[in-house]
Amino acid sequence: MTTTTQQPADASTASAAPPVSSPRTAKRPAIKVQAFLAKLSMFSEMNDAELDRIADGTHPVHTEKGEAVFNAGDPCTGFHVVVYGQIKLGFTSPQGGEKVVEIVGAGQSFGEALMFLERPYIVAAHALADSMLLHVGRSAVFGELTNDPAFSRKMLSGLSLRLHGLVRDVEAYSLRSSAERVIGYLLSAGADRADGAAPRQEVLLSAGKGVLASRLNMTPEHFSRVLHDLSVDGLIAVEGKTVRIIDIERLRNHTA
Amino acid sequence: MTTTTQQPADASTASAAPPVSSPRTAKRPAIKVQAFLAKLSMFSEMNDAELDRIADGTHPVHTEKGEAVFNAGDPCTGFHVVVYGQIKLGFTSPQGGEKVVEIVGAGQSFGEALMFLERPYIVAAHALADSMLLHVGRSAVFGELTNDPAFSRKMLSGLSLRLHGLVRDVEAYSLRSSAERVIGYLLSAGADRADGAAPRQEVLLSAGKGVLASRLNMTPEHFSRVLHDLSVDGLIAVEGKTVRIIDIERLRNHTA
DNA sequence: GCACACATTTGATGCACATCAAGCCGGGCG
DNA sequence: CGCCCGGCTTGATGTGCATCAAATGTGTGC
Repeated sequence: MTTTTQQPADASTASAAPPVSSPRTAKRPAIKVQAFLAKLSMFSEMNDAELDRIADGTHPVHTEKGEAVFNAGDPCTGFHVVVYGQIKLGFTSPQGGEKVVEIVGAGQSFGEALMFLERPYIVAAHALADSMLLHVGRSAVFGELTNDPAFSRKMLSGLSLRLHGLVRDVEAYSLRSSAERVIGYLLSAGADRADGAAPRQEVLLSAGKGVLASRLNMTPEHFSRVLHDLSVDGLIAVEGKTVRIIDIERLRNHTA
Repeated sequence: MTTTTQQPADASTASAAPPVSSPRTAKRPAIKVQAFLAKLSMFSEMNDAELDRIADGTHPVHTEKGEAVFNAGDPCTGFHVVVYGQIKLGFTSPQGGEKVVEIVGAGQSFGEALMFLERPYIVAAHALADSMLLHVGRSAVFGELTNDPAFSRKMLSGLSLRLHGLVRDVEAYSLRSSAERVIGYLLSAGADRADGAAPRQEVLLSAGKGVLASRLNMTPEHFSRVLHDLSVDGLIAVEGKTVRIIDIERLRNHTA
């Protein structure tokens, strides 16, 4: 979650919200789009006229589980925001390997950097669940940038946050062991929604273990073994997709 | 070079230019600063008044070889531009290991993202050679951002470019072998200054081999061995800090 | 409720790269 | 000129993690 724009409070609860009903299919329910966009921190300071113009530059994209939103090499004409569902961004090596760079959930966005660079995508985006996205066209964004410094600032913050997250990832890949990466993920996923003081004891894995393993730069097999080892040591307990953190203190200090 | 703002034509020639003479030390030679900034793509479209305001927000920083510009945890009050010299950005793990994230040369800048986030640094910056930097204060930048959309655009491009470079790094670390990373570095370093059609045959290593090795996520020993193996295969010839590329075609197709 | 496909686990083995430990080599300085 | 010191190389050995292979769960559609 570190590398993607943080989501507004209500969209953050889960990775997937049920599809909103589309009452009259003939015309896109414009109000809904503006309302959704307004909740994103990126657009949160916009007035109605601005939001209308941005909304005009969007179009909805539905993607079923397993389908691609775009592939590496495709031209980039804007960026995407996840309305509901879950998207994975990843590379595919010619030799068949895959590396998941980021997992993007509801309320988060991706593809801004390529939009600014006006270059084709270097990663592919695939839906991990049936998803709905909003595609925000480049020209709409550029139009608002020229006359809304606050929006520019938000975009700069968003990109900076992502850069920061990626640098942290590089650090983790470079000088942390795989077990440490797993622990880091569990702790940050648990701390995610720290309303209260203490981080949560129960962590729901945000995606399939294979996908998470790739995100953490390891094989599914190894990921499974690490989880097993941590269980044996009494630090966590794994029950399907939920991990109960038993001894958070020892988990933090764990090295090996 | 992929992850840092590209430099203007004349500053790009080498990583280190001889120090400019400072004729009257009493007052900073203001003209020089504006002239230097104007050559950076980031500020290239600014008018004189803007450049003056930015220049007012800068102060020079001299750092001798081996010294730190800042350390992880230090507060970030702006970003840095390299006037001459060479800076390495890197993590230090508590266990003593180091990972170089980026090597920054003359005309390049670093630290913008942290400036926007108003967070302390997560990497340290050390001089690889006696260097002079300009520190550009946050408030000067923010001031211009509010009334210069073109500048905002430049900043967004710069950050996007760096993000793009980091993503490419992550790809390389994740699904390329160390030999492939070395080859990639040699090719891109050789292609750097592709005035003519063909990339250069002679590559001057931009830093000590130990530093490069860390940048490429490997040990100096292993880096040395990879270079040796490529030499034995007749793909390159290593002479001190210069590498002659003998068979660029085979180098490109090399796998193992 | 069964069956099939797919995700996850478990085990055996292999390899890429790190680590440890000497040698080597150039170059700055007394 | 020779000494020493830091950067680089070379060799021997170790290990974290991948790979390959198979068994076991788990969910989903019929």
